Amino acid sequence: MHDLQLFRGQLEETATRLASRGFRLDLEAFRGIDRRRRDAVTEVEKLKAERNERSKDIGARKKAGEDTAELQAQVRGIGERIAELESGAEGLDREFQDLLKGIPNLPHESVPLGAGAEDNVEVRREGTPRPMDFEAKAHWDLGTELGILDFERAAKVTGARFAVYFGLGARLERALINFMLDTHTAEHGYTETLPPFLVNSESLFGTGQLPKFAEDLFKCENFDLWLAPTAEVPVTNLLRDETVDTDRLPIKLCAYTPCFRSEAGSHGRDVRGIIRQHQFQKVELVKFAHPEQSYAELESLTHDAEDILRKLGLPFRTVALCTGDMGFSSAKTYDIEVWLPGQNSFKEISSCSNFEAFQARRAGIRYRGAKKSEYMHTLNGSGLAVGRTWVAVVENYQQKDGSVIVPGALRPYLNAEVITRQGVLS
RNA sequence: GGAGAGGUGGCCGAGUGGUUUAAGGCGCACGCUUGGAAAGCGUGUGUACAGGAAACUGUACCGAGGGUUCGAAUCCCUCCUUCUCCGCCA
Repeated sequence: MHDLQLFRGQLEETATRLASRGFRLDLEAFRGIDRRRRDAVTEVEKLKAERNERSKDIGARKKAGEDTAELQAQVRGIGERIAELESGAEGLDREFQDLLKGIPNLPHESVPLGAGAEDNVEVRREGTPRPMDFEAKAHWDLGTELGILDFERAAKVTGARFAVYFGLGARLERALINFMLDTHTAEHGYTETLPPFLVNSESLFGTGQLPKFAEDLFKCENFDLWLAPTAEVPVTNLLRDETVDTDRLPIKLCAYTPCFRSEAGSHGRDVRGIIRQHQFQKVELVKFAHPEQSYAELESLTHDAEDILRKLGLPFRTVALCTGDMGFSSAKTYDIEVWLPGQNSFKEISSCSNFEAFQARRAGIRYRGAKKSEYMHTLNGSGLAVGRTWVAVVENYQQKDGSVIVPGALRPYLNAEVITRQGVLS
């Protein structure tokens, strides 16, 4: 959410910057409703001031033993007038707030201009794909043939876009989680956090998923609880409505959680394999930073996420998302894309964003500034999406016979050097 | 699930219908005092919105939402949450 004063003060410039990310702000409508709302509020407040004053007078007169029946009747009339006007004022205010809540964040000046993914800018590329003297298979074939991955039984138990892992397949997922958490805590200075996997509406509003993107989420019936679509939601909201001393910044947390997404609107995309599932595992990096430091923190956070791929020997590239391709709440985003030989392309495996004060303002996350408390900046990034890392390991380290070499960094966790056919249920 | 007790500013804590403009304390900031510091003394110390060039003023906020009243931190209702005991449970 935006700072109303700032927003109003630089309306034209703001509209231009929003247009660069494809959002059209209707200036006429904005000014109109803002004006009407302020007029209505002013009128109601005037009446309330009068009522307060006269009520106080009644109190004083009663104490002096006077008869105040007539005065009370007059003030009751004011009260009725207030009730009439107030509902109108509240309606206008709600309308205005809804308009404001629906406006995406402003892109940082360093974000490349563009309309869609084709305008994103590659900022670096590391690692080279392992040479293969055979045709690379996709993970869905490798996984099912190895007996470590099963889509049909998952569909029976739950439905489409779910998977079951067996044996070393399941263990590989767990190994990756532990490897990522160990690396981020021991080497990158993050504090391990295990948050709830269900979150309430207020938390989802704080990080920006609600009210606009409810259809992307799973909701519990009869409860104000939703399955978290990313650990960003529970972890960022840990500091909701709190004010933190400046010298404690930056606060760096990492968390493993399952993530649940309805994937409404992505029918037909990534239908095969585990690239796009309703449930996936993720290790998330979250930072709370001083506004002056947040862009340096974004660079290091992105580097921390890339580090997992470096250690696993997986080729990747990092792209700066253009204005038209960024998420609703983000001011700047880097996507990290890993090389997948089975698809012969790079695939997003992490998205690292600086939200500046956009989430902090919605969630009331502050630090104690020089004079008064100010909104801090929040950042987060996947470090990494575990399911997609699983895919990357399996596809990049596959051998001609269909087995998978375990990268050195994972061997202590997996207790195996190569994944061969398990054949437990198939 | 049952019974009981709570939720008040950055923190502690008073406050059961009307100068509460939320007492008092701690903390913090500034000033006085001091060779310097501490102590002491004094002043100030929330958020949001509205009005105003500004100083400043108004409105709302005492867990949340409704209600009663001329007037609600205070009375009533619903919900959330914390603690204690009991029951159930991994």
